[in-house]
Amino acid sequence: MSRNTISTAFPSPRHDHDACVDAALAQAEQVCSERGLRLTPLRRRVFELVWQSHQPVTAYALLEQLVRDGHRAQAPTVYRSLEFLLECGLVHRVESLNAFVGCNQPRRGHDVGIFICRACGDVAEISDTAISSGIERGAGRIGFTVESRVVEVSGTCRACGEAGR
Amino acid sequence: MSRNTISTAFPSPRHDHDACVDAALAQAEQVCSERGLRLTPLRRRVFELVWQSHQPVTAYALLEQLVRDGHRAQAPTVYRSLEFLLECGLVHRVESLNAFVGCNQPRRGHDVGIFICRACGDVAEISDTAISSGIERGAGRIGFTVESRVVEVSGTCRACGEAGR
DNA sequence: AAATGAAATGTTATAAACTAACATTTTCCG
DNA sequence: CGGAAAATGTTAGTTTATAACATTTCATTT
Repeated sequence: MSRNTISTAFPSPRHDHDACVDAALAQAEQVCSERGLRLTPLRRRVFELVWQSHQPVTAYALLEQLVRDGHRAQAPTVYRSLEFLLECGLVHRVESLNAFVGCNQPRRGHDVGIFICRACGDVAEISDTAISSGIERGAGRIGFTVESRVVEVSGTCRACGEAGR
Repeated sequence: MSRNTISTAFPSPRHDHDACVDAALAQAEQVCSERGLRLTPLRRRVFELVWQSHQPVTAYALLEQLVRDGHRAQAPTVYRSLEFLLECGLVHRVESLNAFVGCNQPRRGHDVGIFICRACGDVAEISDTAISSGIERGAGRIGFTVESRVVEVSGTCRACGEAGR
């Protein structure tokens, strides 16, 4: 039931990011309550921190921020929250960066592609049937059963491309 | 100029792996000599070790093997050889495993997908226009210029699927 | 063959990313 | 309330990767 979607792809630097975060939080609350999962204050805070930008953040950067908050956290604290958020589909792990980024469509299947701009560091998340069907086709050719996919594309976003010239 | 190719996808456990390695080495020699690059004994040895199976190997596993060889290597030695081999396109880095696997089509562009069997650990490398064109299409929708792609698919290979039932 | 400069490798040390294991606290529910 | 389960705290460790500098090897010119 996947459709092609673009979610908050490379938003302008002037977009209202607070609203962006609020929307994400509201979604997270709802996803969790629908599924009977607990978005505890810690998890909620980690989620907020992940959402502080549209760029992937490392676990240790999150940890630093928690500590700056006054929270005496250690690595496992962060990793556990991230694990929870990953399971809920509220964040993605960016394998090629060892970092994490907020997910803007936690309701859909996670057959997404992540586009990473090398210039500004922002990422866009795209669900495109052409990508998933391409993967399925490739899998079909070798009798492979797909369970999960990592699609991460690096390059230049439109704004940075235009700025570059 | 990419075509759809399957290279040594999930070879039978009975395939002649020595011949497999020999072929890879011959290719490597040729790729390097064509480009005036030096496949030194160390690099050659690392390449061989990567090719000891069709499964991704970690840098530290390679290091251990070098040490077992009697070579008194340290981590940077391995990482430098891997870096060279990656640049030549002779190996791939598997981001989702922090590991490395031999590439069987070093001549083609590296728009490949890596299929990883969770059951046996083997990987297949596939070049499929449907995947790359899907990515290009997604990129086009947001004005993104693609420079490199990571496509890694986890699941079950044919043999393991059949064995499973 | 020696001189030289670049490339490759050796070596030491450290950074960054992640997890296991057990203790404590909080929350849920009967 | 009391007990079990879930979440978080805490300590200590492993795995993965790189920075920085020393030494060696190699290719070329002389």
